[in-house]
Amino acid sequence: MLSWEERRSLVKIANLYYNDGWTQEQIAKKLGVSRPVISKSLQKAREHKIIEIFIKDETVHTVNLEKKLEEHFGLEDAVVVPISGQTPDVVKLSVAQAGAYYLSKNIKKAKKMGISWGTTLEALVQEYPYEMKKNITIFPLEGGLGRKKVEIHSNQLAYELAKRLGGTCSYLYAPAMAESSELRERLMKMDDINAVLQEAATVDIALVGLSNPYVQSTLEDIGYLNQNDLEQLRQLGVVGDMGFRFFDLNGNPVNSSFNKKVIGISLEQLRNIKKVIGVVSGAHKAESVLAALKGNYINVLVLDEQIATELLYASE
Amino acid sequence: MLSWEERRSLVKIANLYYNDGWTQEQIAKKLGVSRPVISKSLQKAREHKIIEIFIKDETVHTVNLEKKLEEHFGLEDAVVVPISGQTPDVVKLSVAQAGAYYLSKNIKKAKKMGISWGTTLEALVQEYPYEMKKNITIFPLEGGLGRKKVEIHSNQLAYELAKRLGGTCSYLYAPAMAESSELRERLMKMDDINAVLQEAATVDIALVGLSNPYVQSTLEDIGYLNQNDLEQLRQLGVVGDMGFRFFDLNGNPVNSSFNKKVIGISLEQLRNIKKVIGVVSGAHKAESVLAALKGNYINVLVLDEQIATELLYASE
DNA sequence: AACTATATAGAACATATGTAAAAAAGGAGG
DNA sequence: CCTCCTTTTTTACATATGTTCTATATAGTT
Repeated sequence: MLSWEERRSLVKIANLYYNDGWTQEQIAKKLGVSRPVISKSLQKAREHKIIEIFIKDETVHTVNLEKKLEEHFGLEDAVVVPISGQTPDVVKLSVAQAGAYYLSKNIKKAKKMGISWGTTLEALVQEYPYEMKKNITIFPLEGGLGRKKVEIHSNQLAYELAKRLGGTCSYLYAPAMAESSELRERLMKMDDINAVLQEAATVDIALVGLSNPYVQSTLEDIGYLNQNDLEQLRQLGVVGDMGFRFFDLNGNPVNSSFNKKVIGISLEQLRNIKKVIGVVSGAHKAESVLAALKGNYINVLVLDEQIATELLYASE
Repeated sequence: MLSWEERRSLVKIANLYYNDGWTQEQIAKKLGVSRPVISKSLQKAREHKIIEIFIKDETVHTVNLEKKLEEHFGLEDAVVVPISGQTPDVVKLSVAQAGAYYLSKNIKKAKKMGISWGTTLEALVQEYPYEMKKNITIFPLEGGLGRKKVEIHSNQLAYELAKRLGGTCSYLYAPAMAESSELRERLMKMDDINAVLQEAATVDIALVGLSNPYVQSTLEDIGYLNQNDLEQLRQLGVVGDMGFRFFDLNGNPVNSSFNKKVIGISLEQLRNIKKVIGVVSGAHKAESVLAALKGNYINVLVLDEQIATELLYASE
């Protein structure tokens, strides 16, 4: 316990230092002591909570969540977007914007970049500013998905993003899912396809979405998965996918019948990319994200407050 | 005004620096920028009051005053803020900070909280840190006061505080003072209004300001009381008010013509709330506070040294 | 597309702060 | 009154921070 005398002195020093902006040297001179005494007094005042430093901003909460996510899952970066009572659509847009911002700040040195597919990434690309950074090539990470909703296909997103960056893009002229494993094999032997996939596996940055195939899934929406398929996936223990590659609770690849038909990079390959940025919105995806994190596929996560909270809660 | 991204980044840096004790160098490395950027960010954060340094200035003198106030008026707690030669504005801010600090340390178990109106409470709310304590609801204790100075209205303060606590709030969609007692009756019969007032009367904690209607009164400033009104109040022996409820020297409610027009909780109801925290600054309010204490409306008092001294002197 | 104006980041320097070890001061026991 | 021990202060050094000036990037304009 400090004496009142000492307390008074600490308060005085703290005031001169923090409120009046004096240097420790000046304070020392005024009080006729050496500078280290002032330095130590200030430390003591902090220890005894005579000086308290508050960080006061609405973003404090989400920034704390970010830090916890980074520590807990060994992420390079996490960006948590506040939901503040907004509808899922608005939140999704905010997440996309935050993703676009993050990307634009971190794309500097990248020469090659890959992009997956989906509605979240589509929104991200649309939000991306035109900034004419030459010398970048964007690669699609999977093939196309038929004629519906072309604007969310990997190829299309690669093209749009390249346009905004002033760079170029490659196309993967193949379906994301071949009709048979045999057809896939044949397509994979084609140079145009093979070369692009090889390159896609060696990008500096990959931008991916994540999905939960069972809830509000775009794959189901566009007719790629029917109830039977879903039942099959469920039986195999699938909890999520990234670019048609399904994984289980622990993030291990699940060898479904789809797996042999998919034309796109594998989970293994994805894991080897230095910087994989996952962009996710919607609480129903929490379980899928958790599994992907366990599988170590993701280095950077851009997500909404709600998923962030659930991830941390689930992994207590 | 700073963008969301920038504020987020400043908060992140401030957190690492002030809470986690990282050096600027370490932070710079982590974020991939040069050290001066961090130095400048911290300066910016200080300028924008994202970082606030609070010096808890308690001396023998103020602690003694607190103890005496507690004993003499049977208070649960008293917090006396030293004036140390500061201007009234600075003192008011210190009182508001102390109030915010006290509240944040004592709000833990509260599920429902009420808040009155006024410039002191506004400052308190602005000083309150964002801390995301879910499961609390804030209720306004009175209606609104016209179009002027909306930021000090009970409704607005309830909203702002709820935002900082991560909780929810109710609104009282009614004027603080109806044009006639007849209109008041009709409004009071409306479910939306009635229900909120009912709830407001059962909060765990109420945060109130006190005023002296005759000196530097905000009520007069915003045109709610004119000279005639004041004369009338004087004749009735009014020495202060809390939330438009006027009381006399002994703290007894005064049945002025206003009383029947006010939409807000009554002094009786206020007295029944377990923990009523009064936050007051400015010597001219000493008499009003004394009366309120006599009326037993207040359990905790946060005030400046000067009022504290006068209260004790007056009640020797 | 080229230019200018404006902002921003980084390198290098200047200053301020933190800390270990030596010196001095204070205090207790002989 | 001295000696030894403890505590505090100071000196000198190591680090960390703030600042200026230059280089670079960005935005706006013709």
